[in-house]
Amino acid sequence: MKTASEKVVHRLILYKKLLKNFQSKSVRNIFSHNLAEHASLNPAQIRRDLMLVGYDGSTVSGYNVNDLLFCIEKFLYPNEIQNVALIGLGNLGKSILDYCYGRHPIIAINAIFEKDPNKINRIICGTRCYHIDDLEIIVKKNSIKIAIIAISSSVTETIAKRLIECGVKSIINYSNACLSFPAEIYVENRDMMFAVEKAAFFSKKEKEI
Amino acid sequence: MKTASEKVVHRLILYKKLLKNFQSKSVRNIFSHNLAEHASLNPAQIRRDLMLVGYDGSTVSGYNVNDLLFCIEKFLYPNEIQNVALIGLGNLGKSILDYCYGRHPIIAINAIFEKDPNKINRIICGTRCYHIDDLEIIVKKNSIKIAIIAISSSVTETIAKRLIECGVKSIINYSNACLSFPAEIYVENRDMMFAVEKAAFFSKKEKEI
DNA sequence: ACATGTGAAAGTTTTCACAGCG
DNA sequence: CGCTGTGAAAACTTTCACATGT
Repeated sequence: MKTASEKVVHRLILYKKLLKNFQSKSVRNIFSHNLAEHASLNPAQIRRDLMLVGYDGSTVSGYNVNDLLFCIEKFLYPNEIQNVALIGLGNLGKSILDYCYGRHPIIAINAIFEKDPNKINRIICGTRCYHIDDLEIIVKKNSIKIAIIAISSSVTETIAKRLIECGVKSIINYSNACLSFPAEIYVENRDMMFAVEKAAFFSKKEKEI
Repeated sequence: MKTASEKVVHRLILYKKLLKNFQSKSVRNIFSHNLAEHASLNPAQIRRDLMLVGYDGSTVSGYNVNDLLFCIEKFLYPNEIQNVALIGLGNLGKSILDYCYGRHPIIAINAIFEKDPNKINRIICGTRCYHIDDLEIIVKKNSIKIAIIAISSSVTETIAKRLIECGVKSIINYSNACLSFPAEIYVENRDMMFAVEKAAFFSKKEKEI
């Protein structure tokens, strides 16, 4: 099967988002240079990326927005519904829940885990909050393959191990901990300080001559 | 001056984090393969990255943790204190504030902007919350060059324009909006749905044969 | 004309592999 | 020895440029 690098997948998700915008503005057709402008990319790159999803544009009217969207989604989305576990319902957990709620037709947060007794068994954004001790049962029962870790770093490693133990294949880690795992697990470390430090580094950059 | 790509900068920040961990465990010296293991990278890459920061290890004892840290920090950090503006004090804004608080010796969130009157003039994590109308005054007064946008998408574009107008050079955008700006502005779009969609895509991936 | 799809070139990043050193 | 620093190769990514189609 065709492989796609993380970069290409990222851009395809971006095109999907841009196309949805165009769709909502009733734009019917679009050219690679239109997408390129909005994505700050080279048109050739967009054409090359789109080769992957198997939809051919027309040299006259470019790409049909609806059809292209359909093909990108078909390429990106898994066949069945993807359940996601959220670990931690602090400020960050709440904002993630809120942000993801109703955003995606196939992927949805399906279970929240906490240790705070006040939060357990409450339903927030349609999602039940379970005790962290029930992690294994619920993750297995719902065939959860994706987890978002939104807790502080001290227990992150243990939780991540438990998640993988019961079948999770991808982890998005917002905690401060650096997780390293077998290569077949997809780990995205999103320590928020990194973005700020990078921004600081590149804000020094003066204009080239 | 030596240029560093975003990728290299990202890894240097990672090394710094790992080195701080080693430092706190009183580890004195470290080899490239130790760092490589913790960062899930190739030792040669680490050695090459470290060439940039101008600190030479010893073939016998590898790198001195303190000295290397010092050199990486010198390379990464700006000369003066970097003030950061946070736009939006919802759940996400609060979690970012909390997360960054006291984390960094040089970079700190220095001003929060909101439109909710209940939040204005309160001080959270040592940081004052201002009315969004005072953006220009405060950003200029504090020479703020970095902004974190943690509000919903509808007003993001306008706010980003205003920020750039008054001197901001780097923007970290957590909203749903796709911002595109002149090349000299560093923009990091961190739509949280992207991470989840990527995770979903790559969790499909089966083990290679 | 003008836009697509794509072979080939250019550019970037990663890894190999080895000289050289304590 | 077993490490570092690094030239050179390999791998990957982006861009150019053009044949082709309407």
